[in-house]
Amino acid sequence: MHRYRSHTCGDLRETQADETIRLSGWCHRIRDHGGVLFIDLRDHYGMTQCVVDPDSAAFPLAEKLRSEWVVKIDGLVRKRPAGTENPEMPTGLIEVYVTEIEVLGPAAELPMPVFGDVDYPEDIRLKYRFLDLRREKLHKNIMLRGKVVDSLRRRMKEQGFFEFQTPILTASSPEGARDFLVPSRIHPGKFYALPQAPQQYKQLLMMAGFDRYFQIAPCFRDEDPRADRLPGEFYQLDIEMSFVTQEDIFAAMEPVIRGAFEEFGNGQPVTQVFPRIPYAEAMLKYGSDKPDLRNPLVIADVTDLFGRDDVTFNAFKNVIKKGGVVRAIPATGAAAQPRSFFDKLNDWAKSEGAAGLGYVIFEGGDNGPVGKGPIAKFLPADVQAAIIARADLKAGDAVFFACDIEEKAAKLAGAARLRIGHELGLSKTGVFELCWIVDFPMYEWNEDDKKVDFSHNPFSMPQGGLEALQQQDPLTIKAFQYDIACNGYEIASGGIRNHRPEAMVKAFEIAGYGEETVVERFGGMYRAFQYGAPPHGGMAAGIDRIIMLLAGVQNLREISLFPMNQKAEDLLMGAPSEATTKQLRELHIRLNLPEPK
RNA sequence: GGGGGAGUAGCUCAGCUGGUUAGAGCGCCGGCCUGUCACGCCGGAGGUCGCGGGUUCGAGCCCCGUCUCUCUCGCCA
Repeated sequence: MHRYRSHTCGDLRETQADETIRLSGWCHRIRDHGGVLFIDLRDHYGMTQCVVDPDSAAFPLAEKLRSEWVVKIDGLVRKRPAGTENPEMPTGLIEVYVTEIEVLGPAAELPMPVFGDVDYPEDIRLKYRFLDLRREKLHKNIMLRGKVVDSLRRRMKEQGFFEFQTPILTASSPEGARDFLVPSRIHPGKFYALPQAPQQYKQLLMMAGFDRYFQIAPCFRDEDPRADRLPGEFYQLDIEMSFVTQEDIFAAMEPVIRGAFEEFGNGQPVTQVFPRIPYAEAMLKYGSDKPDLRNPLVIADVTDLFGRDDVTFNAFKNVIKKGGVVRAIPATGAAAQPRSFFDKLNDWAKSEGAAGLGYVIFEGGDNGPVGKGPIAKFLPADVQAAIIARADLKAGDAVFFACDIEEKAAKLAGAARLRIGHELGLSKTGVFELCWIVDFPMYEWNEDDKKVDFSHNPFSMPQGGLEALQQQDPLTIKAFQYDIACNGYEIASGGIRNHRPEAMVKAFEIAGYGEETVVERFGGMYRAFQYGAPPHGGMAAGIDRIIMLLAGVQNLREISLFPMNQKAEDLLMGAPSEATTKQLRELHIRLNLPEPK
């Protein structure tokens, strides 16, 4: 007999009845009836009911066991007495009559239970992550994560991609998020940075002729966390390919992403052909570059209607005169909603920093729908008809208006669209709606610094190449730059890279960086571009977010083994922690701490 | 860094208009219980009502300050 177990806690069935066996595991739940005592013994593989009664030599010890003690039990498998079978459990037809118990690892009183599904505060869950991970839900999510990663690897390898490891200690890169820095002992005053992504390395691999790269790559960014953004580190399925156009990347990636969703989505429908939505269209129709297509509402532009001379709604007109726009968000069936529905949305808009959300309710009239509500009287019948046509409305619907400068109006309309869809229960559930967002702008205007900035990725190839950079208004140049969105989350992002040094220099020049900056900051890559660079491109998919969607949870901490909390602290390991004086001295670092408050 | 919400037993929460000794469920400890699987029954321990100040005859409750947690915006090429 093996020292610890002959079977796992998920193994035993009726066929093993009358066998003498040995199990080891955790005491999940103990039910002591005085004369007979049940222990649900749990391990990674399952749970088995063990029974002890006073006839057993193990009885005195069994009475002392508590939740989560780790024990080894010897016993006899037997069919459960008729009527006591538990069809909910895979092992529910049998039980183990215990003859001997050995305590392998007693447990102190638990700060949080493993049994049951009781919500516990996240700081306790993180501090005792090992207990939380024993729980069925988290345990299952982590196993799902492993399976998804396996599947992604297999799908990439099947397409001829090869997995590479790139350095973790690298150089700080300008642009992008804040870097995590690692001080150099050997080079006083110098620092390594943890990679925000293996972006330059994967491009260098293409210059090195490897043709098809992928990696399950850890990425490090020192930015403030969100529910859909882990603090500190996260993983990407990172890929890069040589001699490809955007179409080749789509053809390579779409089946991988779709396949993973189909394989692990519990049969939920998955978009078969990802629609391609230009960035500008997404911002207009959905007010977002990561639209949730489960929501059927489509935003429409009605600026020209509110700008007409016979429309006298000055609150909007004044904004339009200053270059603002008006976006109409349909609210299907909302005419039946109480007044509070409209007031609440308006209050919400104000809390978001907007002036408010105008609205019109359309009720059935003799000659078609008739507008009601505070601003309806400013809108002549033919304008109302035009709004109805443009926002796809009918009697019984309502429409909200967001009016501001284009960027803000689009954002507010997008948020309102989600809120209205949610409140009215219009969105589909139980589906994965995926799409490509394409034609991202190469640059955007930075109002704070009054300059042109890269809007997405400085390494992207502008559509039109060097010529476009030389001749076009930078703010009208589109890039070969694309995302994949799923149910309102950005789950992947990529681009065709700018592999011509002269175009790269020009691209950076437009954003205000001279050639010397390019040489200094991207020296390795810039050098590589001089010596035969193949056209190449790729993308990176957020593995954590994909698994979050597949697991059906709202928070990345539910699918990560040892996540940090919202303040980027690891409560289990106690990171970050102070360094010793000796460590600091070796690193040539003197602390300059903020005044304690 | 800005905004919203919340801090009462180990956990989840109740606590009325400011009024006697601050409660419940779960968990924990003890007792009883031979077929449970959220076992049941009886009993017990466990509280600086986040902290500091104020108003009041009297504060868990009202006011001011502060700390912590949480969501959100900024940020995220």
